[in-house]
Amino acid sequence: MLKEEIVKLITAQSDLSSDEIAELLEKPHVLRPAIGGITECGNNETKGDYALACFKLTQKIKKSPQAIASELAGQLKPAPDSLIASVKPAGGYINFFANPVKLTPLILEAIRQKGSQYGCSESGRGKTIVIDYSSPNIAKPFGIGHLRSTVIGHALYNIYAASGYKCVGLNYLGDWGTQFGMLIADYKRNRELYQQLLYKKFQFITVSLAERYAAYNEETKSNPDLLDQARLEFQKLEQGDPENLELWRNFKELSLTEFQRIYKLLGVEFDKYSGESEVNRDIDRVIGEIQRKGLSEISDGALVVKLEKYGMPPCLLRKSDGATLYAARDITAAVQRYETYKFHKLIYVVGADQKLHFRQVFKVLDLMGYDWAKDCVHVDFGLVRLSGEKMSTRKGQTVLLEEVLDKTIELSRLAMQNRTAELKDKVEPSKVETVARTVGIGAVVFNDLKNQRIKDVDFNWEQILSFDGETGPYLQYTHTRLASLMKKYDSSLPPAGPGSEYKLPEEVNLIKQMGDFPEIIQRAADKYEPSIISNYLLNLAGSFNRYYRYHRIISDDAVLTQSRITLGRYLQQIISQGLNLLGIKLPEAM
RNA sequence: GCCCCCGUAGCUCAAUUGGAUAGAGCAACGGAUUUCUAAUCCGUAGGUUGCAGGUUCAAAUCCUGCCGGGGGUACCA
Repeated sequence: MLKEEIVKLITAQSDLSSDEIAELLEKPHVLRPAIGGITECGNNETKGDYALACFKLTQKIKKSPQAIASELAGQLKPAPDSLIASVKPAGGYINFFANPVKLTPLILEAIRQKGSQYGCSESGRGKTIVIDYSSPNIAKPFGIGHLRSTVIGHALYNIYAASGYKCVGLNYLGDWGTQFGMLIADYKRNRELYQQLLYKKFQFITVSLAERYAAYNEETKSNPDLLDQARLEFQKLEQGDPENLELWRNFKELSLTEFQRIYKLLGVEFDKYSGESEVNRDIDRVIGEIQRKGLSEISDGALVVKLEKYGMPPCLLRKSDGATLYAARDITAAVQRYETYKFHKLIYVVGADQKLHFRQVFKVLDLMGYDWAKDCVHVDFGLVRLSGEKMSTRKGQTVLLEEVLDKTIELSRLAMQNRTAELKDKVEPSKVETVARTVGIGAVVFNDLKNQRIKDVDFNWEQILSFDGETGPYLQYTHTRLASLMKKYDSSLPPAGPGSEYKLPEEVNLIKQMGDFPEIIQRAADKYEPSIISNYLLNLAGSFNRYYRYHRIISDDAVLTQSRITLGRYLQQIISQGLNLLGIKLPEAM
């Protein structure tokens, strides 16, 4: 709102031509002063809430940027009741200072009015966004690597929903392909072993399956025949061989139950489970369409779409033995999804190692003449590495998610037990277990959402087991302190109206930060980047914790107490909303 | 070989997308609790933004070339 008023002021009062204004405002550089905690603002006092760089204008007006800034600043005289308190030149910049007495009530009123909808928008109304996330491979364990797709996708789902989109969360299971050929071939030479694994309710069933898969895969190196056998079995599966189909169903069902247990733990849900096997009914139709449109050819016995013109290797649809490849399945799935949802966007939350694959798939869709191909987005993320090496289920090298969760949950339980007697009774004994889970899981989820998606992460036990500083528990703790304040406050007093004054710079700064929330959600949505919200929350919580250390919220001064309680209540709400968007739950106390 | 990412404090990352003196957390060291939750807060130290050029009023950010790390590159997903 301050921004709009600045633009208005410049338009109305400067003697610049409309061109020149356009030039100036083309990209208004927004600078937020970093008012650091309790210390005096120091150097930052010279920086405004918004600043405008005048350098571009030197090409149109033959003057130094300093001269332009100071002349322009001289022309701008905000009205006494304006949100803008003052306009000051500084070097080649013009700084705009907000009038806190005007601005803060406006922000607080907006939060009050919108309540738990604060920051949400209607920009996506009537549009559907389909998000394909998590999408684990059946018969592979749910590793720490799979968590990224799951939590990033889940967060994006929430973020788009908050922007008014209708979201469809799709868990597209990797339940088809040569890996099943391997398992089936392995099963057939090793039946007794599998009887034990599959029918004795073994706890980590997919781990056992994964071990067999890795072992088989390893053996193919010394014995290439095994690879052929696996291909043969998969081919039979595609042709509907009853025994193979039955085996496949068993493998699938067993791992699915296990995945669902994990999703429940994480609080992640999907609107629809589908799988590669489900595209089978349309795959011949779509491959036929590609052929009819003259896009494909036979090369070395395989059916491919050549893409050299676009600087890519060929996209393989069918192996020389006739079995389909996953590019064909992904293309078919995209077609099905468009037919079903007429999506505004189709988002794939899949690791960066599949970049080329999606470029190929999207290009083929484009060549098929589908203009919605441009609405398909691969939201990629960096790989999780284990002591420098890529995790690979093919090599049987992963860290299991449940193993990580067990440790973080245990750690948060310990943190509660190790506290002073006085703090200990903050959490009722009967709730310790629930709180430990919420905090432990929150730590793991936040750890995966705090950095830009694209960064590779080296899995690090020390880091994930730290609950200090920029972590999920830090945010949960900040929220807990606020909640505790609200509980303590005798709410028989009416909440303070937005008219009350906030005199401390820390308070004004906090309110300004709260005012940024809607824009933050917007940016996170535009860039498919949950970490924008994570970083925002960390800054917001940091500002509060610094403030809270030095200022009492509840005091004898009733008016002051009301104002600060109001501030705290809204802050609590925003932190809660933010964590909600990230898919992180809040403990009642901790 | 070719293509695509990444390189910022000892470690993990920010930097409002080309703007003012590059900021946080962790780890280290020192401090704060008769006071609303110390899973908190304050302070100290830590930088030639991988290297070299270029573009311009201005570069961590853009362009070129190196160096280092990672990923992908025809019948795995």
